[in-house]
Amino acid sequence: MKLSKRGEYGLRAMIDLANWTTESAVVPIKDIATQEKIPVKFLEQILLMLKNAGLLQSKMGVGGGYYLAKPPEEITLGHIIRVLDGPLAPVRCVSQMAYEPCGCPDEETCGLRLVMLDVRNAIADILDTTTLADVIARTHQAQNNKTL
Amino acid sequence: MKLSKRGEYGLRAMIDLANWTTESAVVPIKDIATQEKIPVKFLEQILLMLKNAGLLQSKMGVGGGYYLAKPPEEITLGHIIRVLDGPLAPVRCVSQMAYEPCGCPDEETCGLRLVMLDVRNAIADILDTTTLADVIARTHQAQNNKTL
DNA sequence: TAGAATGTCTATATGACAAGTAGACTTTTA
DNA sequence: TAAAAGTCTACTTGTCATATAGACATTCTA
Repeated sequence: MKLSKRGEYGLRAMIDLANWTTESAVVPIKDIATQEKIPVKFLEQILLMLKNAGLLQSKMGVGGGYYLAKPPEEITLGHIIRVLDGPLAPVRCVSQMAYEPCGCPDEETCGLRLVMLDVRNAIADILDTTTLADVIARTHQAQNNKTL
Repeated sequence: MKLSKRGEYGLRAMIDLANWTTESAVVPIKDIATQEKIPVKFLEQILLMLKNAGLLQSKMGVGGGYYLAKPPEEITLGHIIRVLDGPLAPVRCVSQMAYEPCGCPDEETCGLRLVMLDVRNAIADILDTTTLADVIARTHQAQNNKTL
């Protein structure tokens, strides 16, 4: 039930980019890697995957870098995780994006499957409705609460 | 975010055992393996882990086998999964049973962490309140709905 | 127009872990 | 005492996570 490093790094990088986006800047990989303490070459691959998935855009050459393809309000954590880590579902037979039969005699009446479907939905309900903007808002909110 | 085969097999085996428990029987590994189509030697290890965790008891020798250490109403899916697959939390910095710092500058105000905490809680709320008895009940319920 | 700064792409290394297999050993019963 | 069961440890095999390396393409600027 664990998020991979790739997934975690990708999320952190996207949040980082969302913070820069307010100034509509283009951010080089190196800067993100330094900021988030991620191996540069690993981050390269991650950002490339996110670009190929249409979540990022990039500019080559001097002064180039990455930037969000859409405003932070329109990018969900669920989307990012699915690109980097695959389906959210704990078992394939309840996955929306990558269904596979699990071999139990009757999926329709399998109690375990029904519970796992609840789990999948609980996860997806959170991750598919939480955007990068929401994450940033929660961070600021927590910071304010702390200083009170 | 995926359950391992070990976890899935273990859950299915426990549910199987819970079904036999009504007759307070002792079930040999081979029978469970056949029923659930699980490799016998693999299932051996799984049941042993569950026994060492106190969820199963066993009887050696002819006529021996496994049986639940507690009634099905008292065994949660969360407990089984933790034994076989480790923590439920998607990242360790929100794990109750296996916390580890994640290296972000301030965990208390990390928005990503707060979201992941929600996810962990959503998963745990389901898995730690759903028992083997609940799974069996849902199966029966689904079967009844089907024949209506 | 050269060269430095950037992203792009593919290949490779390494270690951990999942999933499964093997076999010797112990206990119990008939 | 032999057969049927669980116990324990080691091993195999393949896949995947987590990187690392290096050649290449593009863009800017001096």
